[in-house]
Amino acid sequence: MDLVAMDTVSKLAKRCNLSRSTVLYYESIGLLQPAVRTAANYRLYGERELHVLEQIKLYRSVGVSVDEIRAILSAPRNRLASVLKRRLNQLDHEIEVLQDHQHMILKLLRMNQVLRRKKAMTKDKWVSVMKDSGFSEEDMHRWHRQFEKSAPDDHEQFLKFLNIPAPEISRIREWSRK
Amino acid sequence: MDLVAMDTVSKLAKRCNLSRSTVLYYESIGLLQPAVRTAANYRLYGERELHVLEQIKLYRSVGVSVDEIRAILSAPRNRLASVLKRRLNQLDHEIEVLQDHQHMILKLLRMNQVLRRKKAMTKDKWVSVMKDSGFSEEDMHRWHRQFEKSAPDDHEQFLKFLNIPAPEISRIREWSRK
DNA sequence: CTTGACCCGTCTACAACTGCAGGGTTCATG
DNA sequence: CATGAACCCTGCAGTTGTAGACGGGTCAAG
Repeated sequence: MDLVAMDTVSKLAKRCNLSRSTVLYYESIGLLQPAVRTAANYRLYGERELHVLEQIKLYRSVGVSVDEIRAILSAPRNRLASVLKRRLNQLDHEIEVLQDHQHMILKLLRMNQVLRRKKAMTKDKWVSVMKDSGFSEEDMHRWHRQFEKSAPDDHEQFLKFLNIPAPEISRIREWSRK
Repeated sequence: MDLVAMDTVSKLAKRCNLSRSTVLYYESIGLLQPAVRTAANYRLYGERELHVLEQIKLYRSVGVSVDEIRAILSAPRNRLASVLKRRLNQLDHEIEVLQDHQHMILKLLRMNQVLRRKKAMTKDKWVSVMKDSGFSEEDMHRWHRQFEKSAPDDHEQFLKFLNIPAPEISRIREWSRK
C-alpha cells in the first residue's frame, strides 16, 4: 500500500464534498472502514475507499437507506445493472451541477440582501463572490451557459442588474451560447 | 375566503409530496400556519399556504436551515432577487425530473435483482413497472428522450436488454430524438 | 344513526447527520 | 526545541425530518 498517496479523513471528506463528521458516521454504522491506521491512530483511505464512499453518496442522494446500501455494496451485479448504475451516476453528476448553480444563487441572494441599501451590485463584486465561494473560471462559464440555455431572458435581466454595459452583455451571452 | 376550495393538512401534504407529519412539524416551528380553522378545529390551507410550503420545500432542498427560511419568508425582495428566485425554482424542477429518472432506475435495479434468475426482462414487464410506479406515458417519453440525449449508447444497450427487436429499437430511438 | 374514512393534538422513537468538548499529533518556523 | 496552526482522536448531545401510535372527535353515505 502506498501510504503517502492516501487521504486522511478530512481530505477524503473534502474530495467527496462531505463533512468529516459524515464520513465518521458512516464508519460508525459499518459502511466504510479506513484502509489502514497510522502509528498515531490516524485513519487512512485509498482509492478503493474513495470509490466506496462515492457509491454511498450516490445511493444516499436517491434516498436509499444505509441498511439497503450495506446490502447493495456487498452484492455482485450483472450487465444490465451496470448500465443502469452508470446512468444513475451520470444523473448524479448532472444533479450536482444544477445544485451548484442553486448554491451560487443562494450566495448571491444573501449578498444582495446585504448590499441592497449600500451600493449597486457590480460585475467585480459578483466575480469576487464567485471566486470566494470556490467557483473556478470554468464553473462560471458553465453557470452562464446553463442560465442562458434555460432562461435567456432572466439571464439578460441578471446581467443588466450587474450594471454591465450593453455591448459586454451581448458578448457574454454570445459566449454563453456555444 | 373560499372554504370549499381549501385543503386539509393531509391533502396539502400530498399535493406537495410531503407527509402530514412534516407539515405539522413546519407549523410547530412557526414556518407555516393554516389560513383558517373550521368550527371543528380542522386546519385549512389556501393557495397562499400552498405557495409558502413550496417555497419552504425549495429552500430545504438546497440545504437552507429552518431559521434562515423563516427570515427569507418574512423579507420583501427587490427585482434582482425575484429573478434569481425564479431561476432557483426552475432549477428545482429540473433536479426533480432527474431525480425521478434516478428513482425509476432504482426500481428497475430492484426488479432486475428479483427477476435475474427467473426470466429475461421484457418490454411489457418494464412498462408495467413504470406504470405501477406512477409514471405516465409522457414521463416515459421524457425518460427516453433524456436517456437518448445524454447517453445514447447506454440507451441502446438498455433497450437490447429488454429483448426488444432491432427495428423497434430504431423506432424508439428515433422517436426519443425529437 | 351507525360505520368507515378522515381529522384532531400529543407523544415517542428513529434516521442521518452535525457540531462541540477535551485531549493527542504533526510540522513549519523562529 | 518550543510554540502555534492545523490536523487527528473518541464520545456524546443537538438538529431536522419522518413515521407511527394513542385516544378521541367529525363527516358523508347508506
